[in-house]
Amino acid sequence: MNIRDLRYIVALADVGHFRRAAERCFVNQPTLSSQVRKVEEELGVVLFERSNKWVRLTPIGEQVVDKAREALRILGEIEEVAQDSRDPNVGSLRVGIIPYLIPLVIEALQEELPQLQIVFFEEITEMLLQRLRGGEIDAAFVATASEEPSLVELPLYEEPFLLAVPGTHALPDRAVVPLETIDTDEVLLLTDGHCFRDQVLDACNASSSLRSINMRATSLETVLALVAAGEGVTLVPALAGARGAIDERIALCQIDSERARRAVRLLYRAPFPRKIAIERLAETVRSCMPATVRPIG
Amino acid sequence: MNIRDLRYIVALADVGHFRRAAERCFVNQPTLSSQVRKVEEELGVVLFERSNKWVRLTPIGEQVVDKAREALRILGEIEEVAQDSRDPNVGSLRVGIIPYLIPLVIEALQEELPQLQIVFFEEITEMLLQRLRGGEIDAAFVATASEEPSLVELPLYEEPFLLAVPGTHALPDRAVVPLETIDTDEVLLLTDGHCFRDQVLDACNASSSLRSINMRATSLETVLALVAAGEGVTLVPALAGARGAIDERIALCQIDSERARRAVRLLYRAPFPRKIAIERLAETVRSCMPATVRPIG
DNA sequence: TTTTTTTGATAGATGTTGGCTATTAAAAAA
DNA sequence: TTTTTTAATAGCCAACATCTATCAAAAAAA
Repeated sequence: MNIRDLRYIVALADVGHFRRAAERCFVNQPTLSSQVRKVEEELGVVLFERSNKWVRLTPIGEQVVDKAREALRILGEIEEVAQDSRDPNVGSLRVGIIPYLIPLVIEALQEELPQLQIVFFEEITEMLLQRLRGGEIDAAFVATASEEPSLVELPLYEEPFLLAVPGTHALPDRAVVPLETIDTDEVLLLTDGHCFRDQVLDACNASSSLRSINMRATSLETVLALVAAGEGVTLVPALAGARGAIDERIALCQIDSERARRAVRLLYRAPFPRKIAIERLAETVRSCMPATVRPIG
Repeated sequence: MNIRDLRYIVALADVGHFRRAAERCFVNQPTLSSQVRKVEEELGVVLFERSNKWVRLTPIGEQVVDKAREALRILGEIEEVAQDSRDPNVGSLRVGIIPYLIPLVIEALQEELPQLQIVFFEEITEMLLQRLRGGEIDAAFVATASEEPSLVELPLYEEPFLLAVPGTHALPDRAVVPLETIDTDEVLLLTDGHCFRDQVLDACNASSSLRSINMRATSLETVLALVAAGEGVTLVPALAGARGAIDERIALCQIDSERARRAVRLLYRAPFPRKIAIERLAETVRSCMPATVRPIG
């Protein structure tokens, strides 16, 4: 049986007339005739009572045609689902994101792609990659290179690090300091697992910080509170620091080094079908970045 | 799109493997590959993420496959409907029947064709024919010739008429009387429309009965009550009279005439598909007739 | 590394089938 | 009677589904 055949028997049931039913299906009468007969043979059941005067459904034919209608309705829904998803701007996307990126990104996306339903999953890079591989999310904003050939990487922007020091510190706000002046023993860090920790260590050319050994700060806010309290210094991503949400007792200094920055990218599985939607996502994020960061790609 | 294609994408979604999905569908891998691709092209949507390692549904693919499963379930139901109806003994049949036939017929049918659900419509012949033509019923037991070429007639049996007279009457029970001894003015009849009225008049060679002019008896029971009360005589079909349900004050006489009988038939529309079921119905009725009637056909 | 295995995609041949036109058969209408 | 209207049938052809054989890529094994 064929879906076309379902349409034939439904049309014939509707109009009760072979020639007219054939017209409605855009075929000619012998085609509809033979196909209806074929369906009846396949099912081993006579669906229609035929006479020169009229064509009428048999009791069984009525049941069959009812079911056929139902099936056609569902098949129509398949078309709809496809139709909807053909425009990449509409539909939903499950997107992973590392901490401290959401507020900035979320605004721009809601403005630029209001039709795209984005469900965010905020987690550390390791977890995001795992979910991405496992198909739990469709894309992920991260600040590390993917390393995996199965994941495609769309570069977004380069974000400098700022040095956060207590107001009591010798350095004034907005000062530009060379990287070397930072005392690595003074630097407070996040716990293991956070990519930002590794990036800071990398920028400072240090393998660990004495000050963070006995500390389990899992959020940047906690670290900054410690800085404000004069417990040490730290680095913050420019976009996290530039938002005026930083304690007034903290001075933010620019760091005069090409190494003190990180590249943020959007990752997705290479075979993921909605590349256009992902690309649009990336473009939107790139275009909304403030002057403090360098858009790339 | 084809129903086969629905099976393909469901199988592929199930096993996540082209070759194994193809095996499950009894085709080879390239066939399934190309057909799945064709479906994707038709819908304008990528349903599966492919890699050498795995095949996985896309979010849209998941929706589409869910719908496909639903559609296949309904199509399976079509098969079931057909399967059920292929055996003519099972299923349901809408059968019209003139009054005073049901009790006799119903018993035999329930015994012989227990799987056949028969819905009876008891009405006068005129109404039955109308419903039969209109497709409201599938067959009808009547006691008149069909006259219409579009209706097929299966002869069942010939049923003699008995003369019902009051016990006070000169004739003893079971007597055999010649037709001519019946005083047509004494005969009580049913109202117009009942075929039995016409048959009695026909048997008596009379165009009407004086006694029934001012009477509106719509049931044989009423007429027999009048007979028992000594108001007149009447004829009853043998099968209605032979059932011991007749008032004790009434004597039933046999009539010595070939004309005092009626032929009962089963009618159905010529193009009606379930001829076998109808034929079986007729055969069952014929075989259960008592010796008082002559089976024919 | 190289080789083997496993995966899905592609190419080309072939058989099936769905579609067409032309015609037939039957019945109803003129 | 002839004409019209209906569905069924026959025969041809194009489109399509399927097959085998092979390729290309990547993972696994040697």
